[in-house]
Amino acid sequence: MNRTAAEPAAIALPRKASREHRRQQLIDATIESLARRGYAQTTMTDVAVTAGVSHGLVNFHFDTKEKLLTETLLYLAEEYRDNWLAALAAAPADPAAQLDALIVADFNERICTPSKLVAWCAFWAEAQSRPIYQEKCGANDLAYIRNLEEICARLVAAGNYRHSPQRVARVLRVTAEGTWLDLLSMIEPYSRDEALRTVYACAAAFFPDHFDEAGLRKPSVDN
Amino acid sequence: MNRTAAEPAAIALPRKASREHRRQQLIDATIESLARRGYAQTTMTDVAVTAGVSHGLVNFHFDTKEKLLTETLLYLAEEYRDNWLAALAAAPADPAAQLDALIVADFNERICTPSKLVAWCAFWAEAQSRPIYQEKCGANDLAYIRNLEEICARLVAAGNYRHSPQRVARVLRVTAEGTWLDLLSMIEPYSRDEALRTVYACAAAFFPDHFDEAGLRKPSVDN
DNA sequence: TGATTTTGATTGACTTGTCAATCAAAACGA
DNA sequence: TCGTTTTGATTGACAAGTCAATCAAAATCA
Repeated sequence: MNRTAAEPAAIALPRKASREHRRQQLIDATIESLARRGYAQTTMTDVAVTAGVSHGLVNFHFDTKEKLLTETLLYLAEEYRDNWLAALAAAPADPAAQLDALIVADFNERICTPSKLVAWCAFWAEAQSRPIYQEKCGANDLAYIRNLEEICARLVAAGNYRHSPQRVARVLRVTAEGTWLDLLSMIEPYSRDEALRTVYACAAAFFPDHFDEAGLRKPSVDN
Repeated sequence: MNRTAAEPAAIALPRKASREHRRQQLIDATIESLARRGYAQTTMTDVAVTAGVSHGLVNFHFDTKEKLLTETLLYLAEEYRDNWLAALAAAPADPAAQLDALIVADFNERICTPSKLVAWCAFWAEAQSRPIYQEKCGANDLAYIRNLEEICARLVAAGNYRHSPQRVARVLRVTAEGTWLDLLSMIEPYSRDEALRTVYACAAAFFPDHFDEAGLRKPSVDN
């Protein structure tokens, strides 16, 4: 009622946090709320409280709940994409190293957090009934799939393996996705590191000269 | 699927059968609604309309929405469990045949329908915030995991493979789960048969003497 | 057998609560 | 000052759950 005198140690949310910053803050709150309360129970008020602002503000920045959720998925998809693109760019050009980079990228600590896994899963489930979600959901990142297939093809050729590159690519991809799901479903969750070793075991089964269960073999065979 | 909204002329079932039949009918409607509208948009009225009855009846049979959804998950979990148990029982005792049976069972046409996949995914996402769901969700069917590990251990021993049975079991399990997810996420979905071949490719990579991409090798090597 | 009572299934109007969205006013920065 | 950001009371829509009334099948009786 009175002039906002007593603000108890409000952890300085600068009022004029830049527009972008506030939007990001609300998106983060949405992810957290999706994880904590589930898709069905996530309300605008809930998101606002998590972000420490009033609910009216969420509508001010995102107009509708629908848009808030869509933007959140968009953010996750972009973050995921940026992550693997950067990993590929930073890795040596040989196919084994590139494959290794893609695998490691999936279990990056920024990407593979419990909250984000749950959020992804919520969107996957919802995607069936919402075309807007569908095209942004993981398995439809065509560029990713193409890259992975290309890398597998080069690795198959380089190592004289006899697999179908496309099928190997799909197995590796669904193994990583399945491991994500496993990480979030398990009552007693295992570490990201153990998850990574699971995918490496799969890579090692297909490309024994280039991978073992600990990851990329050090002495590269084909150079 | 049941049109005939106006004059159902339903074959009058005896009371007891009718009760069970109606409950099952409502559970089926719930799965369908979850798939068609998503978890968040699935209302009691929606389920009732799908089943062709009034919404009051849903409450009569299930008391609360919560209970309806829990019972639906329970039904899915039981159906899944019965399916792999039956498959194991019907298969020859040797480990390769048992593993083959488990793999095929996952892509059974009763289990692996688009609607049921979406429903599973919805429950996975929701499970994080609902302990009741969590314990019934796929990755926590301990009996299944134990069986799969045991079979892998026997197959590793029989074939003189050098893998860790537990890790192979996990890879096979998450590959199957990931393929499920892939089936429902893909804009251009592939067939159950192609899905099956994907998992076979994984099995073949680990157990090349016993599996190839088409499935279980006919002439058993170790007898 | 036919007439009756009892039980259980089903309906749809109603109550109650929740939530997205709106809006006027306040706070703030330039 | 003016424009932007933020608040919180309010609105209106909608969904879950309740309940009295209806109806049909089953049980009981004559």
